[in-house]
This record gives sequence, structure tokens and C-alpha cells, in this order.
Amino acid sequence: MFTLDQIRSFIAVAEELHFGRAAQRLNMTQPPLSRQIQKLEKAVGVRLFERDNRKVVLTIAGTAFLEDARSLLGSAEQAPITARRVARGQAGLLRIGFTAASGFSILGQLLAVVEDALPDVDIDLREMVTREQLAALSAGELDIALARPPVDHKHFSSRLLQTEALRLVAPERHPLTELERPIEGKDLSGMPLIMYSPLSARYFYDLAIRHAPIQHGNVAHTVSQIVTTVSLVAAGRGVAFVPESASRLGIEGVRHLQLPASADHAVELHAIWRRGQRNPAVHVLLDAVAKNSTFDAPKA
Amino acid sequence: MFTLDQIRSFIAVAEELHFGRAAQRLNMTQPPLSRQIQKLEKAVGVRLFERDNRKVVLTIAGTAFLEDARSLLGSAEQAPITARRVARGQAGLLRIGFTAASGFSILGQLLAVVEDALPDVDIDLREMVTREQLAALSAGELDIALARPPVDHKHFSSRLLQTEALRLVAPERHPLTELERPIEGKDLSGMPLIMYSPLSARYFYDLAIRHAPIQHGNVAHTVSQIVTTVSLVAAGRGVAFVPESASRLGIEGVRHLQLPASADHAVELHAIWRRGQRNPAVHVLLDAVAKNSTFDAPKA
DNA sequence: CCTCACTGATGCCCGGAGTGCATGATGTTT
DNA sequence: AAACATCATGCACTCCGGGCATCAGTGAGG
Repeated sequence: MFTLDQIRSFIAVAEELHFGRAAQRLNMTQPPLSRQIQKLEKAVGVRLFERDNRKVVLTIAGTAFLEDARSLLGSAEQAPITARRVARGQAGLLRIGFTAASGFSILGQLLAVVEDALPDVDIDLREMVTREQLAALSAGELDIALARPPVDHKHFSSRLLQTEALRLVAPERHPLTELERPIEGKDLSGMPLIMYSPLSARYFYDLAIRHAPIQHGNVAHTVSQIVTTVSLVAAGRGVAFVPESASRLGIEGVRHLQLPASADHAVELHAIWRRGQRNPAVHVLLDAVAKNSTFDAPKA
Repeated sequence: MFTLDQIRSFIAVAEELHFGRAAQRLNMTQPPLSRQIQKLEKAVGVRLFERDNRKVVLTIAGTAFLEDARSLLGSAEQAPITARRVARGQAGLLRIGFTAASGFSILGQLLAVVEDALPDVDIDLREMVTREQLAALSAGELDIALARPPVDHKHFSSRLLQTEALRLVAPERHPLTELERPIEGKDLSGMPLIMYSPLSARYFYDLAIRHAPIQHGNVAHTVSQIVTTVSLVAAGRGVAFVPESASRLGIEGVRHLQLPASADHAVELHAIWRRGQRNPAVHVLLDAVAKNSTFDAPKA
């Protein structure tokens, strides 16, 4: 097999068509250059130059080999540059998990920041519920998660990205929409409630419990996705707690009602990554997010 | 700069994730392999493996570099193969010149042979008159010409590819079409004749002269392309000599008339190449043409 | 808790490949 | 015919890469 140095030598001779000048360009003397070319020709198995004592010309095979040689050398020079960029987090792949709800609140802004700060990083987006994201982080299948607390800080680090208000969503013309004040827990007494699964949507389950202690029997449905929740409300199946940004879904036939002030920043979204995280792009992204204005709660 | 051997070593370690086994696969011992990887990391400027005394894993940069390394090594292995194929004439580029007339007689069959015998050879086709082709051959701008005699055998070699009959083409309902016998020179006495340029179409000029000695004054036009000739005949401007295959042009309003037997194989087409020709594909093509049935004159 | 086995890193020496200098072979120019 | 130009070759030296022996750190098992 040949050497990259031989490739470099070959290119120089092919361009100069003169061993002496090529040697000069390569900062060496002519004799070893002649020998390198001979070795290369032996390795390739073809005569690359037609040379007598007066002139040097590329053979047809040499012309063909020159193309490959140039691209080979180009790749050889590019590869380390790429590797260094990846090491600095300026290139490579970033696998981002997100919950369906964060998809219509923060994801757009976040991707704009990524586009700007990490133009050469490929982004792999995967929608999963919080629990799945944490499992994927542990398995090394995800670099960063956009998910809900709680976070196990033994294995993960996190940063609060955004808070938004919790709201109550009710069908249009529902009695609650008549009240011209924040809805309180007792207002919901006896009303059918669309509830969250304590397994797949633990965070919203807990939030709902906190704002409207559930009496046995008023849970109309149990779901795990915000979109499903709002759709069921629109269908008149009950009322439900949703984050403020859910109004962006644009589902017709529902009203978003205010809750007491305690609910104003109740819904948190965190960026979460595994401790001992290997992908430098994660930290570049986090830094970019930190510098780049805060991600405010969306105005409905 | 790194070495291709280091790339090979890196790939082995990346695949085995174990220096000992990788070394075994590379037919070497572990210590020099460790050092090669260290050198490679220094050359690339990035740590490629995260390794403690218990396990070896690729870093993110290493993962990125592995892709480039594989393609680099693949190219390095492919390049000599390509060069050897080019040297044997099985790949590369073949620049073929042809006259407009050969375009509608032999070119199709020839290209079919090329396709079959030289599948990996790129074909560059250029239409030129014979004189231009010979000049292009001399200048090294053409590898092979499909052209008419005479050939200067001091500088060129040639092979007869095809002979076809010379015919007379006349407008429909022309008095000559009434004759139910081969047309002779004296039949043309006083008739307007579409003649060829002695400069650009020397071969057909000579043929025409031989079959119908020209009296002063009966040359209606002087052209250099068969297509132009037949078009002028169709327009009623006169009669002309054309090769048999010109009937393939499908130009309406003309009749192709037989000449005496001496004209039956009068039109020759040769493959011509420069002596000391460098492109091996030329000879591969000529051999393929020789083996592959003769190129018969087209049946009108 | 200690020992052993495993794994990658390091020290040392040797053989071979690459380099430079001097020179050869050959064709061109004056 | 002599001088020149150009690529090839002989020779000595240096340095790189490889193998052998060994070190150092870690996890498993008694």
C-alpha cells in the first residue's frame, strides 16, 4: 500500500511535470522523490508517468489516478478539521427529545437558536413523553431532553427553560365560562374532569391534583397527551387543566380560563441531560440558550 | 499528518474497542498499536478514544472521524484498482470523432459495441468533418476518428470499418427516374449537380468527380454536408451523389438511383487513430469491433 | 481486605525505510 | 564535440515503526 506522502509527491510531480521543481516544492531533493514515485507506481501496479530523460508526462492511468489522489488528499486534510469541530460541538449530531406539549411552546424558538449557534450540527428530533426521554438519555439514545420534573439529579443535570401558567380549558358556553373571576378548586365540584395518567403524564397529573382535589367519580377520561385532552374538552366530555400554550393548538369550541395566581408559573419545562454527557454540542446549545434571551412563556 | 496505516489501526481499534484484539487483527503486537493511536490523536488534534484501564470507547469526535477514516481507506483501496482498469482500457474516457454521414450509418452500431465491451468507459462524441478530425487527433484532442480516406500512414493508423454504395439522388419525377437502369456519367450531361467542397468534403468531391466528370457550368451548389445535399435535391436544385445510407435520413421528395457496379463499395469509412496512441481503450474498442460481426452497409 | 488477572502505557533495542550527497546514463543544445 | 539538463542509482546516515519486557491502574473473586 502507498503512503499519503507518496500521494503528495505524485500530485506535485503531476502538476510540475518536472522532478526537480516538484522536489523543490516538497522541500526535498530530487533523488528520493524519484524513488517515491517508483514505489508508488509499484504499489498502484501501473506506470503513472511516461518519462524519458527530457520530459515527464502523465499516462492515461496517471491522469485518472491524479483525480483520485487529489480527492484522497483533500479528504485526508478535511477529516481532522471535521473531527475537531465535532469535539468543540460545532458539528456532529444532537438528538433532542421533546414532549408533545413543548412542541407547540418552546421547540420553535429553541430550533432557531440551534440553527444560529450550531449551523453544522445535525438535529435529530424525537417526540416522547418525559419518562421515555429519561430512559433514552440513560441508554445514550438521546443527548438532551425537553421534559418535565422531577429530575433525578444523581444521574441527570437540568436547567429550567421556561415556566408558563396552568389554565383550565372548558367547552364554549360551559357554566364556568360565565364566572368573571379565576376558577377555584371548589368550582369544579361534581364536574366531569379530563384527567392525566399518573404513569405516562405524571407531571400534569400532580398539577391537576394540586389544583382540584379529585372526588371519587368525577374523572371522565384519563389521557396522557395535551392535544387529546383539549380535543375531548372540545367534544364536551368535561373540563381539564392544560398549560397556557395549549391555546396555540387552535382547537375550536373551547375557552381557556384563568386559575388563581398560584398557577401562574406552575408548568415548568426543563432541559435535561445525562451527567458525564459526552456530546459537546449539548453544552454549546445550553450556553447559546443561556445567552440568547430567556424563553418566555408564550402569550396566547 | 497521519498515515494510512494509522487510519487502518484506528478503524481496527474502533471496531474491536480493544487494543489487544485489534493488534491481533492487524498482525502486530499491542504496544506499537497503542503508540500509533496516540500519534494519530496528536495529528488529528483530538482524543479519539476514551480509555481507562478497563474499557475503550469512541469519543464523539472519534465517531465522526471513523466515518471519514472508512471512506478514506475505501478510496485509497479503490484508486489503484481504477488506475489499473484505465491502464487496461476498461475504464476512463474515449473521445470519438465522427462525420455527420457516419452518424446515420454506423455510429449506432458502434456505440452498442462500446456499451457492451467498455461499460465503464465514458464516451465523448464530437461531430466534425474528416479534416477537422485528423487535426484533433494530431493535437491529442481526439482518441479515435470515424472518417474518410485518405489517411497519412506516417502519423495515423486506420482500419476499414464499412463500405457502402454510392448512389445518385434526384428529385421525384426527375427524367432520370424514368430510366430503368443504372445511371451513367453521360446521363448527367448538362444537368445541374449539387457538388461537394474540395476542401471540407474532399472525399465525396473526388468520388463525384470520378463518377461524373464535371463539365464547366453544371455545378449548381457546393456544399460539405450530406444532409444539405439531399435537402437541396429535394428542393429541386439538382441531382447529387450520396452514400447509400443517406436514404435513412428520410427526406421526402427524392429518389435514390443506382449507379454502375463500380460504385457499389465506393464509399469507405475508416476508424483512424494516431500512431503512438496512449489511450488503451482505443485498442480495446478496435478489438471489440473486429470480433463483433462486421459492420455491414445499411440496407435502405 | 488482599490477591490476581486483565488491559493499556512505557522503556528499550533493532531492522528497515526515507533522505541527502555524489554520481551515472542519456538525450539536447550550442 | 562539449556542456547542459534531467531522471535514475549507489551509498551512508538518521529516524520511525515494530517487538519484547515490563509498568500501572482497575475490577473480580476468595
